[in-house]
Amino acid sequence: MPGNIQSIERAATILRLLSGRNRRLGVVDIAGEMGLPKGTVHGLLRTLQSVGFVEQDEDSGKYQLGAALLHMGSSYLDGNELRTRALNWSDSLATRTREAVRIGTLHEEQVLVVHHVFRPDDTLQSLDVGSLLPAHATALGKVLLAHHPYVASALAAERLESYTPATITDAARLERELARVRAQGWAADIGELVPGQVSYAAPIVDRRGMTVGAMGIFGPPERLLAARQPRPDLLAYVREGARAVSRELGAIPW
Amino acid sequence: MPGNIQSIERAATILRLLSGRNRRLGVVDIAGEMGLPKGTVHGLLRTLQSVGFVEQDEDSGKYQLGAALLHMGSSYLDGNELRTRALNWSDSLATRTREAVRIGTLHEEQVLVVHHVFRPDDTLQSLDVGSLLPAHATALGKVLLAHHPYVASALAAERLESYTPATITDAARLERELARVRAQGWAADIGELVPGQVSYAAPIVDRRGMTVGAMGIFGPPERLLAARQPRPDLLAYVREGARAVSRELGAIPW
DNA sequence: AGATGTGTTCGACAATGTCAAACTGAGTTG
DNA sequence: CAACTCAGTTTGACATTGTCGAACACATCT
Repeated sequence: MPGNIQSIERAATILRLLSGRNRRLGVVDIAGEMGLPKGTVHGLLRTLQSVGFVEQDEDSGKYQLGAALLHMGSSYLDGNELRTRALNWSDSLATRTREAVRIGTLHEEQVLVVHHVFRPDDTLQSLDVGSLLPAHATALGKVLLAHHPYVASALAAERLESYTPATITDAARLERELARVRAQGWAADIGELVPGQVSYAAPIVDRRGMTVGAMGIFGPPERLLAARQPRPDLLAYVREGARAVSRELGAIPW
Repeated sequence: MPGNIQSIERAATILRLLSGRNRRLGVVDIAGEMGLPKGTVHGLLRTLQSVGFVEQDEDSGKYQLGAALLHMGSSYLDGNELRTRALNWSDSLATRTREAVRIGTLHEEQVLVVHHVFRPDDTLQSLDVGSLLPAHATALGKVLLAHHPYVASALAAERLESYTPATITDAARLERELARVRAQGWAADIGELVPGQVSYAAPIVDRRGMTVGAMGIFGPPERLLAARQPRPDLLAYVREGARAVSRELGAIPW
């Protein structure tokens, strides 16, 4: 592809840096990270600030993400067909299973959470729409990887980070797991990302037959497991829900 | 300020267009709107697509916002000090009042919702974090405008849009209302944005004494009004909550 | 004071992105 | 079914545009 606009790519790199680990960075930090002169970085930041994508902390002079991004993120959600079509079904899944529901899609080899329904009780829960979860350590991610072999192999080529003793870190083992997911039509994660947290998920397919997302539930093993295995009743709810959303998206009604 | 980077400003304009009314636009739509040749717009879009800020619908060829923005929006929230410090207090305000709580800040003459706690019951509610509310027709907005006279006069110079018969559309009347808000330290909106919806709010002040946000509750008049006036008990909770957050932000503990 | 660390400004240079015109392909229309 | 229209896309010459590195201003340490 000939001719991508340099300054926009650089601006995007800056925003990505600012949305990473350290959300406050100075001009020199960014310049160092990108290998650019600080004058150049300053110009980019000044423009990003004038359009509201970046804000400068008055005390420290450091830069952080700006408020305009929040509104754009929520606008993205409004236009996202997957989420819009899934709204009703995810609510009903949460009600039926009495667990929290998440819908995710693949983004840069990770799972981007596009919808989250709280577990229907009064306990405090934090919303993780917009979060990026590791694909190889979540049920949502396994479902998505299973149907995106190219992404899966790209991910497996890197080091699979370990989060708990149960995390799959071996590429070959991941490949076998994904084959099983493909065959059975659902995935489970038993404490592979967070100890004492279990999740299941099933694929959401669009009108072209592409797996465009995954929907699933997560919660503690006491409620989600029976004899160390996923509970068939809950699993059925999850699979039915995902199938319903797929139908809504125009997939062949099967 | 000499030298803002043209292509970044243009890219931001495109994103703003895509986050507006029509979330799917074609190259010619955008080019027409911006008064640029379509080749130029195409180049900008191609770059925005390669960095994930924009996606292209395969069927229609039209462009829409991209998933990267969702993650950046949520990263913005994580780094937002106002929201972080307000988390606990907003929860407790929702519990005490048994109503939904919103925290907002001023963004481009509108109220950007940075936090939202659902009303503590099981009814379905939709999250409006990231939404932009009109400032002159909400309690949050009035509180913010009252302490940002420059923004208030800029807003009043335009036409104040009417949403219900109760919306304040007269600049002079808005100014009087804001003076009262300043004097009494809180604001109310009685069906001025949505018929049958009432909201109150109080200011959140930072360590420099600047009003950086507002926190308030909203709900139906049956619960929020007594004799057509804000209920003193609920109002006191709101004001105490906002004061607590202000203290948390380092405002002089008064 | 001096030294180092910020973020910021400046102006010359040429690399960079812009523009208009030409291209492609889908969908319509006579 | 060819001609037309409208979409998105590609192209290459041109000069506008953004880049760079050095100098600046202002802190905060030593």
